[in-house]
Amino acid sequence: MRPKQANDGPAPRPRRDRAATRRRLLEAARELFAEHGYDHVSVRAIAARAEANVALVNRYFGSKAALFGEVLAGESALPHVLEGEAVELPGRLAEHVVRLIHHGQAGPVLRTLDRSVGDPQIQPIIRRHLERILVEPLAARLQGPDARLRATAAASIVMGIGSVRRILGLADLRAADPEALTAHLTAMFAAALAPLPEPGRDG
Amino acid sequence: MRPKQANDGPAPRPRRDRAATRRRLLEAARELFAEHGYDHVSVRAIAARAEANVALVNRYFGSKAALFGEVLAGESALPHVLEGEAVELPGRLAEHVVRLIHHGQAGPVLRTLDRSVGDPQIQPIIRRHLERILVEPLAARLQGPDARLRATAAASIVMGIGSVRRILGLADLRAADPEALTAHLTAMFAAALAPLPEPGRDG
Amino acid sequence: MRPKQANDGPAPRPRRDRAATRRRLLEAARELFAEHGYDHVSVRAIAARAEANVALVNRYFGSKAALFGEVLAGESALPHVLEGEAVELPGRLAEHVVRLIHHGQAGPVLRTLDRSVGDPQIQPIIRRHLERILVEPLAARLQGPDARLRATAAASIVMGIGSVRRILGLADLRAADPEALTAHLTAMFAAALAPLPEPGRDG
Amino acid sequence: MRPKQANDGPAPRPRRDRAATRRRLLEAARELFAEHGYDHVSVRAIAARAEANVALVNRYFGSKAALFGEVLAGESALPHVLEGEAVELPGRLAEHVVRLIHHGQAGPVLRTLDRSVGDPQIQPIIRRHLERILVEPLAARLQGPDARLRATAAASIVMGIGSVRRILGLADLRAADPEALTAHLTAMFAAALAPLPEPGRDG
DNA sequence: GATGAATGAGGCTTCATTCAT
DNA sequence: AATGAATGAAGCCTCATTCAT
Repeated sequence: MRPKQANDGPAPRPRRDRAATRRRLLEAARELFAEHGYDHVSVRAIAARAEANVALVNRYFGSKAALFGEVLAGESALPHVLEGEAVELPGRLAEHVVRLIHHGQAGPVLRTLDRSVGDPQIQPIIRRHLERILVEPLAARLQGPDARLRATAAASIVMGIGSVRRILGLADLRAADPEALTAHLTAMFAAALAPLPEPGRDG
Repeated sequence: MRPKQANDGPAPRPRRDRAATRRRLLEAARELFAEHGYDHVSVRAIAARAEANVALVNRYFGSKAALFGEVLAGESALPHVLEGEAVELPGRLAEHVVRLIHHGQAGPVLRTLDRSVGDPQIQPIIRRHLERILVEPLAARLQGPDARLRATAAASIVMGIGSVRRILGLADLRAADPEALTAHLTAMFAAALAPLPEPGRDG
Repeated sequence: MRPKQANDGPAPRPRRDRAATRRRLLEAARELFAEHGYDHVSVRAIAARAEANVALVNRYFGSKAALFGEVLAGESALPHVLEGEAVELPGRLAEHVVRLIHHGQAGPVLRTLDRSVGDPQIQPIIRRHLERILVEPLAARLQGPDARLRATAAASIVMGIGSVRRILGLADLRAADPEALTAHLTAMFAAALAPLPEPGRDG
Repeated sequence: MRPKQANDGPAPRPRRDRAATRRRLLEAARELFAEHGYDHVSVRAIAARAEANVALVNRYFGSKAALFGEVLAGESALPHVLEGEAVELPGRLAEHVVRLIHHGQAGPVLRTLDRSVGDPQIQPIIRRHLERILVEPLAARLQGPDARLRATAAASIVMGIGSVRRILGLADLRAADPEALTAHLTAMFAAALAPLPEPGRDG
């Protein structure tokens, strides 16, 4: 009956804890942005989910867009995937994608990018983070020329699969045999990351 | 004295021509959606560009979302690309993408998808059209099993490159030699469209 | 019981009349700005007084600030005062001020300037209008050099008396004999509008 | 690690010094009110400038408006000007104004009045202080009848010049020869402070 | 049938103040 | 006594849509 704060919630959270409130807001934003994209999430919704006052979003983060930036900055887009040898990258990218398809959702960052990718308001933020957490780490692990271009190609596959999966649903993707799908995607990523053929030879 | 619409403008278009007005609205919507995405285009902007009354959007199309659907239904996402032999598909897809990068923009449908892909309001519409104009035509040209899955993989690349290109800009992509890039993309599309390996053999 | 629109109001105004609604909004703004100053008037208050929807303020005028500008542009600050011979200007300015003190309020423009003079948000608007409706017309009627400076001096008296009268109330000013007060103010305005002494003679 | 307040800052001011904190708040308010006017200064800005806690504004002064009152009460509006013989008052007022125009800004009190003169929230406060620090001291130095009225007239010039100068800028005023301008303003103040003509003689 | 005025909801942000710590 | 987190209201503006003309 008391509209706020159930008595028996998990650990009746301490009021007046700036750090904790900030954390709750950030977490709420992470979830909502991942689910609905940047501009279909209102700051009121974020505050409500965090059980905090709306004004605190602005007090703590400055603006909705800055909060969005902090969400993106918070974690890696592809945790544990970009580490290791370049030769194993295609396989690990593929495994990551398949894991997402079969065992739950993409990480919040990837889903957020996915959902918000078309929004011109936050284009600079998206761009910065896409570079920093996807293209640059990938490129850093590639040998040879055109590293950035090849990293961009792989990033395109990641982003594209994310979008398409979300739009079309998981049915088709899940229907495939996981191992076969992994092999297929490995081939795609390998093609994306392969060195470009030398130009001008037979053009 | 007549504040609007001088009588003697160029080609004094007939007032009260339902079909023509409808067409102009559709064309205006096509252009604006392609440039700004679904929900950063207001119906007022559409009506203004079409020099038509705002309320006609609703009268003719029912709603903004329905108008969006009609825009998508209007034309192919990849004109002239999906025709021809399956074996040539990777090359033609790659050429199409490279052409877009080097000579102007994507077609309106693709740009519209690109811009609006994250918007939950129109998810069903996007889904329906993505199937109809991208996945199904592609799948129809593929031999063997998993046609839909392989088509989806190629569609993912198309969509992903669109998103990434718009976010990161064209600099990197344009820096590459066009023919080498075409070859690279051809390999990526070929990998996407290739038959899946038979599962369970060496897993 | 119908929350809006009493049955017996004066001339049950026609609904759906853009020009009339616009006029009502402008008039409401004129009154409220004159009474409370620019930023203590909310667009909601203006709309409420005009019995119109809030959004119409923005639709018709673009913004609150633009509406404010239109209010200022609407009428002269000193109607019928700035016309006539320069030699009579001090007297007419004084008579105008005394008239205001004894028979009602200043015109809305002057009161609006008065109230809003300290607001940095609309400084450019205030400046433009103060120039256009007060300083320039005055200067145009002055002979000799320093016309603008002398006009500014007279304008300062007008503005200053407005402010002080509003702050301190009318009691003191009304206690004085109107004719004596007029003569006094005439002398002040004459001093303000008089040519400056030639400089550098005995400096 | 300590995000705030390094231990070794310049003059590690004692925390918990009520009197000093109060003083700093007052000084910060003085400066900010003078520059931006009453209601474009937030209590947060005052507290930040004073490096004090926001809530102390309310604790020490009761409210923002009361703090504003205390600022006005703090010092004379026209220091060193209102002292001396009545016959010299016009000249000293003029010199003061010209000094302000040519060598820097008005004192904080005058600028504060200037900026905040239109704000109805603090009208009573403004009124009280305008009387106490401007009109009454002036009137006290005048001989003859109508002292208050004449003082009010002079105060109007001071206030009006302040407003106009801030709105229109200093260009025109500074273009004039300082001595000629002083003489001009002296004449204006003399007219304002002169005894009123006896009424009823030739009306 | 067509027009466009009007609507009501919702968007983000900022503020002075209160209250638990 | 002092802190600063939290509050609730209010600010302007934009939008898709409806309805009287």
